[in-house]
Amino acid sequence: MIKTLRGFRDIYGEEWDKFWYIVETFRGILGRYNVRWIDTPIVEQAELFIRSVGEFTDIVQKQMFIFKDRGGRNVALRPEGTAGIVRAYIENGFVPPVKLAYFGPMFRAERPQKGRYRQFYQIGVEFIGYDGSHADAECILSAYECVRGLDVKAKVYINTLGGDDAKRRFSSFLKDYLKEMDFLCEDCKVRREKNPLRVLDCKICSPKLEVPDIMEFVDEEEKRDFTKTLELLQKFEVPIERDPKLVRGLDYYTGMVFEIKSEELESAQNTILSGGRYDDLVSELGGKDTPACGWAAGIDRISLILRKESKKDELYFIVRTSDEYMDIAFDILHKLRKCGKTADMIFDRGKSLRSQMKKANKLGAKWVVFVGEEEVKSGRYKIRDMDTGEESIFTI
RNA sequence: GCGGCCGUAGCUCAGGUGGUUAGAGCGCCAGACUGUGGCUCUGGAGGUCGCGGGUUCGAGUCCCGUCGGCCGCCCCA
Repeated sequence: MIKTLRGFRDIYGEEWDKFWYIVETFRGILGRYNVRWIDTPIVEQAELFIRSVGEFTDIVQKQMFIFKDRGGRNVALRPEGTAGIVRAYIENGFVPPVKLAYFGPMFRAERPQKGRYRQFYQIGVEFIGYDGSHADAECILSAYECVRGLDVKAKVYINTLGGDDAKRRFSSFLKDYLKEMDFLCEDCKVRREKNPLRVLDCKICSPKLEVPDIMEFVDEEEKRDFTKTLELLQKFEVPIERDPKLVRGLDYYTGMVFEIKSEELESAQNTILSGGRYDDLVSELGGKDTPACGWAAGIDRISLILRKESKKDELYFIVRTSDEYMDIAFDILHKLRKCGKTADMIFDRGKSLRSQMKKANKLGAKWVVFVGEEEVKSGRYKIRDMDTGEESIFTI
């Protein structure tokens, strides 16, 4: 038998309902932020992700699905959404400021685990051409409101990498500082050279280090902006906590970075949404120098913590006592739908009334409409309430 | 990439120390009930025992490999 590939899965039933409930909820809330929706390709030139996410990140080094297409070009399945959106922003000549929202599957070849699949779904927004503390606050506020819209208890963890200069200064400081440390794990020895900031969120090495707060490297103006952002969020009652060691795994972040963690999910998979500012990315990808920030939420992971409940419309199920009334039953079926009702029936020949009733019951039908000799002769149809068993007559 | 547990019917799982035609519950189909679901009873369909080797007279059971699943680590949404 042919099965799905490792880490890939089919989504159906309640899982599918929850998925779309999440998407619809986000769509409603983001609509109030005046976002524009955009869909970009799942496959892009590999170079796009290498340049934006960062050559020496784990994502590019060991998680990206990368291969040659028939023309021998290096292409990749998108491991995240921002790169493609920024590419589209530049390529289509969007005029800043613009808020671009997206939803779709992302791909990373990690070891599958609960709430982590090789094809997973993200929904996110990019605020391109937006600068300053109010933009940062709007970005985080929109993310938090979306999560709250699902009635999920969550908390925002926030940090700043400072501007470009501060990030560089802090990085080179760390590089020197870490040179002495020979107890670092193998991964961190590489990070020390390629991306020293990443050492800070290594669970093994970080606790052993006493590193100065990045705030000491941030200039006064940036410090004021960050403080202002925090104030704005507090004003709008967003639960926030500063995490000085939060640095994120994608290289393009520059200023504030944040994660939203669910309080209903323990352990490693509780980060359900994350984002930050990436002021250098647009120019890095060939556009004009443009400030920007954004976030993305993991649908699969949110689905994990969502209380399942889906209201369904009342189902009308049409049954016939004999196949000779099939056409009439079929007409009624479509009339009901025209009236806006959810209606169904089975079409197999030779099914007893009893087995049709069983089917109606199994599908959770609220109403069963009978089509039999009496009904056809009189034009008055019997309808049964499947909850109470009461039957009444109606004419069409 | 590393570690632990696990792959038997559509689903959840039984199948001491290897021994005839591989079982149960649920689900599915049909009937009991010739115009009525749920409850009950009766019958039926459905299995390459993940896959490939090996040991053996004989493997669902033992050994090796491989693929896949769950969980943790790393990392991340």
